[in-house]
Amino acid sequence: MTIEESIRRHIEARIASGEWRPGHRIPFEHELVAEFGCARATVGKALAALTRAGLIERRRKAGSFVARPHVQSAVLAIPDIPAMVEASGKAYRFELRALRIAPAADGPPELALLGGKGNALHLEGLHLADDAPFAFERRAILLDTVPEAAAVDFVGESPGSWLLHQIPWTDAQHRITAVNADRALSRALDISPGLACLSVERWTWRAGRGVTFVRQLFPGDRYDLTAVFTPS
Amino acid sequence: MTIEESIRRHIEARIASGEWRPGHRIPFEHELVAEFGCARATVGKALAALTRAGLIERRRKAGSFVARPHVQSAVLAIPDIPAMVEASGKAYRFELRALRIAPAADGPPELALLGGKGNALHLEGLHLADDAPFAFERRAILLDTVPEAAAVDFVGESPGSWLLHQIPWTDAQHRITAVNADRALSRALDISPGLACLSVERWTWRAGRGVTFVRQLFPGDRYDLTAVFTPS
DNA sequence: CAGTGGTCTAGACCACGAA
DNA sequence: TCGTGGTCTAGACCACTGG
Repeated sequence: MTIEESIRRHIEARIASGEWRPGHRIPFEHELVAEFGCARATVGKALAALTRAGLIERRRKAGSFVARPHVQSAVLAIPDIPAMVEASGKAYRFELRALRIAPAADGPPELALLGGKGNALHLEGLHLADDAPFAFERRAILLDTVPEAAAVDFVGESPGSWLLHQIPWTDAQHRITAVNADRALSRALDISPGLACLSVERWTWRAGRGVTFVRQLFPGDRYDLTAVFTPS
Repeated sequence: MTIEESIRRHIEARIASGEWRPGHRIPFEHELVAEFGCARATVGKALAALTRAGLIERRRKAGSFVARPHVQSAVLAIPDIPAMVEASGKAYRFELRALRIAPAADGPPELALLGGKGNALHLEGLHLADDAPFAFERRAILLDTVPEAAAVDFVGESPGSWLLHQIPWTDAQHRITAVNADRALSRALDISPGLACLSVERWTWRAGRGVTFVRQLFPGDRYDLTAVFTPS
């Protein structure tokens, strides 16, 4: 247990118990220095961590205050599909359904967000768990940014995994919605038409240049996303 | 631009450009100290931030390395519904549909995760935007933890907002799924039966004690969640 | 065993912003 | 104005762990 950690816990406990309500001014740094008998940098590190966690807000000259619980935000884990399938003890396989090279402008409108101008590799495929459909994926990879994708054989290998190992992304944006399975999707996933599916769309950039846009569709009854918020 | 920030950017740029691939050993702290002519604590702060962002991994005696891009994780914003409605310029209203006090054990099975034993306030209601249904919500509030909830008049006020201002939570867990609207839901939201809806479930604790479990259902075509990942 | 990162100290200067 | 937090320095000790 570091000193920093004990300072953090000390404050967290008072906030959690309700002893210090939102808006309450917590002790000044120099008071905590006196209370814990440590250097100011150590107190500062603890308070910085609490600030990052959203538990307190700090204002120069005024002090540090218990934050009013703001808009919920949480850390969402979006595992890649092969890892997810294998974690459940099943055999993963990717089945390529379609592949073509065409101008990015010919792709879905969502591609525009990536800002790509040249050609893109458009592909469709199915993620299988023990040979049963697990998710359907439609993806575009901008060949301006990832020219080597044109030469890759995606039969068997998930394009997401290949990209992940090839092009570390630096920015990503996700959009999560619910959609009814249309006829094509219900056939691909072997589910009844109209079944609610979770749609996860992801835009990926590296150093400001668009890399890929993908839309993955999961049967609503076979998949869910979980997110956890815990301070510090 | 602080020194810490310039060190971070220096390293981020090299990772983003692909110059330093995953697994590459970045300079030792003492080398960066020499390069930037600053104190070791400053370099340490920059590298700690990069570690938190998941861009590098650090091992004692071995050094710091560019992280292999791991399982995707993102920060998901889950705004509370009144704020969301008002942000879109519409008038918010909450319509209470049902309310009863009963043992927590009589509630949905998900309630068990909260670990509550005594009575709970069970309520159902509708979030309205300009008097049009926006989301349906079913909630249980553990009266052991929040006894004052029994006396509140939730007509007009969102119970989520009331709780947020009353009981700052310290831990929360979310589950996001897609479901088809059943008959009751389609009537409540005024949508066609079977329409795909986004279900957001949230468990909330304060200092280890369960506070509330809520399930909110949004028509899939009127709502989506977005999540953003950006390093540092 | 030797060198790394993890933590800490006891100072310092400064910008901001509440009073 | 002047106290606060934000940032930084130049040291120190230590636990861990790779070679």
